[in-house]
Amino acid sequence: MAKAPPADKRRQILDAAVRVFARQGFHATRVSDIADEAGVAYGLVYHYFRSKDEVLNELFVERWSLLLSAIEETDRMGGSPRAKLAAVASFIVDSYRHDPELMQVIIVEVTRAANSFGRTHLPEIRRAYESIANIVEEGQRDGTFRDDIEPMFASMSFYGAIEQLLTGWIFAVIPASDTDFEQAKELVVTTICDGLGPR
Amino acid sequence: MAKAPPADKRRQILDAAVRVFARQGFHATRVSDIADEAGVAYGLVYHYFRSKDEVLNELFVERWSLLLSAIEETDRMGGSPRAKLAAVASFIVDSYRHDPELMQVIIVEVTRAANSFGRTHLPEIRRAYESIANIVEEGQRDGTFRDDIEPMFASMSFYGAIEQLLTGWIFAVIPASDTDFEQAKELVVTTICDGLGPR
DNA sequence: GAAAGTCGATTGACTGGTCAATCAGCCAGG
DNA sequence: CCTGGCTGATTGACCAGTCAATCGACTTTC
Repeated sequence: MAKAPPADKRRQILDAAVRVFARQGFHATRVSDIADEAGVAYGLVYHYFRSKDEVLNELFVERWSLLLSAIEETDRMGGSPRAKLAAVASFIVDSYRHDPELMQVIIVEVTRAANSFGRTHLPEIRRAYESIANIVEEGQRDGTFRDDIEPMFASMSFYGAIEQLLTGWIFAVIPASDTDFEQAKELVVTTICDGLGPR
Repeated sequence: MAKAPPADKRRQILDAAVRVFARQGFHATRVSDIADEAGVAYGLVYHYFRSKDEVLNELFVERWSLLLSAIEETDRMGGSPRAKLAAVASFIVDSYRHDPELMQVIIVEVTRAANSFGRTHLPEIRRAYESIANIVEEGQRDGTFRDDIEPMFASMSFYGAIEQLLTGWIFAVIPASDTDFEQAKELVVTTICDGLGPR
């Protein structure tokens, strides 16, 4: 008889953590909440992770590395700078659509947490900004973007606009239908690119 | 003789709280840190505020109401939608330039803290988005902005771009000279408005 | 082939330290 | 001498992380 599936408790704990962090926020969740949600004993969390922090770190690193690869892969694939930015926006929005709770946790608890995890993961976060800035720079070199703007500034604006839209969805401040997601992707690219176009 | 200045301990506590919150983050600061920084007894904090939360709330409400008035006043004053957006961007950036620590605290601990104070103050935060959306809508009515974009989406992108630039300064990811501040204001307005212009 | 041994996974009661909030009283100015 | 701004030691709750014990699957030994 086939061995029973090992019920991968580690994964179970990570998935439960996403749900609980999204619901209550990192600071407000007790380790026992994670264990309960995962249907697992308290101590097991510490068997797989050194600390509560490490659970969040793991979630962030897992997801962010995907984002980084996606951006860098997009850049390597070629195409117009504008198309590249569109691909990046699309990837981020779709990440949210696919797993809103995970993206919420990453944005709220890491990316925007300047005093805790944000500082810890600054290098990786920064790398995303820089990759986007690279795309902008390429557009400036080939003349599709005006070249009197610091690429890093443009990158931050672009990324910030996207993140704020996600935040709007998280807070339910703006509507979140499939059309809205698609419209949002387009809005961001249109505003940034046409705004960057030579006069 | 004039009455000795009452040394306004309440103000002293608020100002100290800004510094400490900015340095360590809200969660990591103990009430005793605030008292020490203010040069005041521990208990006095509780004489003026019901709780540690209320200190942060007070800081936020004080500043945010200024921002709201500024936006709404700008709107009332007239001028092109583009000029209005420029004024809003300018006000926010200058707020940061004038008191970076306070703006850092407000952004990091409230505006972007979806799980704690962000939820509490959602109505006020939302009101800012809506005021900006109003300006966009006006531009759509008078034909300076394309009208196929949800004003609320444009507003979120605009505000998000600005906030991300502030975050860049907070994290020291992007340079922060006077020229940089001015350039940033312009960048945001240019990208958003020209991107919103009719094709 | 069964008894003993091994080892990682799993359990959950417990502890140590941290801090927000309280409160009983102090003191200076009127 | 009385009032209210002011003091700071104390308390009580809370919770991350520890640890000793159990489990169960698999191996070794006789």
